Amino acid sequence: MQKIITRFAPSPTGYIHIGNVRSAIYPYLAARQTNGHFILRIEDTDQARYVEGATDLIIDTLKWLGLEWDEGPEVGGDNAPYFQTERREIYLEWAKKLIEKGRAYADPTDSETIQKYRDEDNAKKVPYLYRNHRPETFPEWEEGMPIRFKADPKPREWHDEVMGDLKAGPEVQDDIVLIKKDGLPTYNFAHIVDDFLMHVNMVARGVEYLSSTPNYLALYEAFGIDQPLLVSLPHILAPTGNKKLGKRDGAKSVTAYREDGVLPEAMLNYLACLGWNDGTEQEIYTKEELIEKFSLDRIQNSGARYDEVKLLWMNGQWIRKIVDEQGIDALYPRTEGFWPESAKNYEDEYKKRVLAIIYDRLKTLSDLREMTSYFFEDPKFDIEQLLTNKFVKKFSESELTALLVESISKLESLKTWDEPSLKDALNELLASTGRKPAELFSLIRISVSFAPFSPALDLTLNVLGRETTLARLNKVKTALSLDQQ
RNA sequence: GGUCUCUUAGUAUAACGGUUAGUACAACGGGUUUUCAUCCCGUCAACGCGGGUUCGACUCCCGCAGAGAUCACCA
Repeated sequence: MQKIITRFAPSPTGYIHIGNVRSAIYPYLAARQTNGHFILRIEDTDQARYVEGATDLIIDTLKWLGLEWDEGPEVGGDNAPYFQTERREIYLEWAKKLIEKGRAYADPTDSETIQKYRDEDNAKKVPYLYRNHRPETFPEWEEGMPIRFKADPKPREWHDEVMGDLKAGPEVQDDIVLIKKDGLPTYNFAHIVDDFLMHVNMVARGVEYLSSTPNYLALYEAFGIDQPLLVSLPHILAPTGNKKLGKRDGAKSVTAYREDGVLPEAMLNYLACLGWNDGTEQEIYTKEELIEKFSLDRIQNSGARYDEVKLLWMNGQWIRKIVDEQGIDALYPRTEGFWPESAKNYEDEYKKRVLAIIYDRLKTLSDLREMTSYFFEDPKFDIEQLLTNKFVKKFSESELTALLVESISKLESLKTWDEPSLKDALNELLASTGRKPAELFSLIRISVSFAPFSPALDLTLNVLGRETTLARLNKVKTALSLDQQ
């Protein structure tokens, strides 16, 4: 298979969000699959939109997702530099080559005149094309003057790896600006030059570039260079409406999900499979499996709606997958920073025991904060919560007290405090009290946790320990006894 | 408006002329000694519309409709 040399070429205008990270993931997978090259190039030619620190955000996001690059910032490479502003001489040189060939020209027209052309055409209801207003003669280029391509409008056909065979007429091909007044290149020009010099043979980007493609084809032709494989990626749609997901829709940065306790494996899995599948019914893929099974021609050619619920489901799957395959010790280090404040003085071993009984109900790691607090601090004592429980409320307070007394006495008598003993003890209590599990267990469970839910009772009591369990049960018993007096 | 693209359940998708249109998330119901979750079982739910071609069309062709993209010295 041909080695894919491709790139992710973001503009440093802000964070990477769910809606635009696909154009990093799919090229990455294609490059890795073919033992090719994945390049990170920073397209910072728009000085007005440049955001300080955005490059670091981009780098951070790629690293978190595990999309390592072979060339680019931090790692360097044979085709450095990888910031376009550091390559401005190269673009100028290449633009001048086109001027020499008669395929580009320095344009002296000022912006007011250009606007006048546009207004006139709009008034006449004819499509505005700058080439219809192309100056008769061109001046020598000098600094501060834009350079425009001299279009060669004609019917063009090409193949897109996702969209299939496409064609466009001459009416969309124009004298596009190659070098701006500020001496920096436009995206339209810079990416052509860079991709060629960096030996890129596959270009993946959003579908919004589809209508510019004929102009790019004209540039490849003018330079006499081979066009790369073209890959148009449909948009990811916002949860509501039909617009592509963007920051205006509140699209969170990819790394914001890291703080929410989403695993990068789950994020990569979800995003890769949003608009792509391998034709089987597999849902959970490791990065390695994605690399192996990825194929451009199975990318969906319509937009896909972002569904955070499914992402969270997938994250839960991944949390369980890690524990099932590698054990709790593999998950535990990932939980740092997600525990309740009160857990900070507890030993790792204790927190691991908590994690081991709670992990299968986590959707995100940050659920730990809400779900485990009663393992680290006494829960807020709320007798009403106990008395209004749908099973507990069937009993009078004296009945409850009696049940608690019997339970406490049974648990106190245990020689060993471990899971099997607790399980036996609880079963014996069911038999001796004649109560249903729902009734007895709800009473004990709520008394020790005051939480809306908890793991199985024997597991919970085992981790809480004898002392804590009995203390909390006694506290409830006392409260109920006082009530009755 | 011109040009281009897209269209299977609420969502993501499978199907590459012949299936009771499959799967997953969500929703709803049930099961696994309480709860929440996991896991298991089940229910609901889709081929945008209209013409062709064909013995037969989600699949091929042509219209239409709807949606999206683009028409910058932004990328």
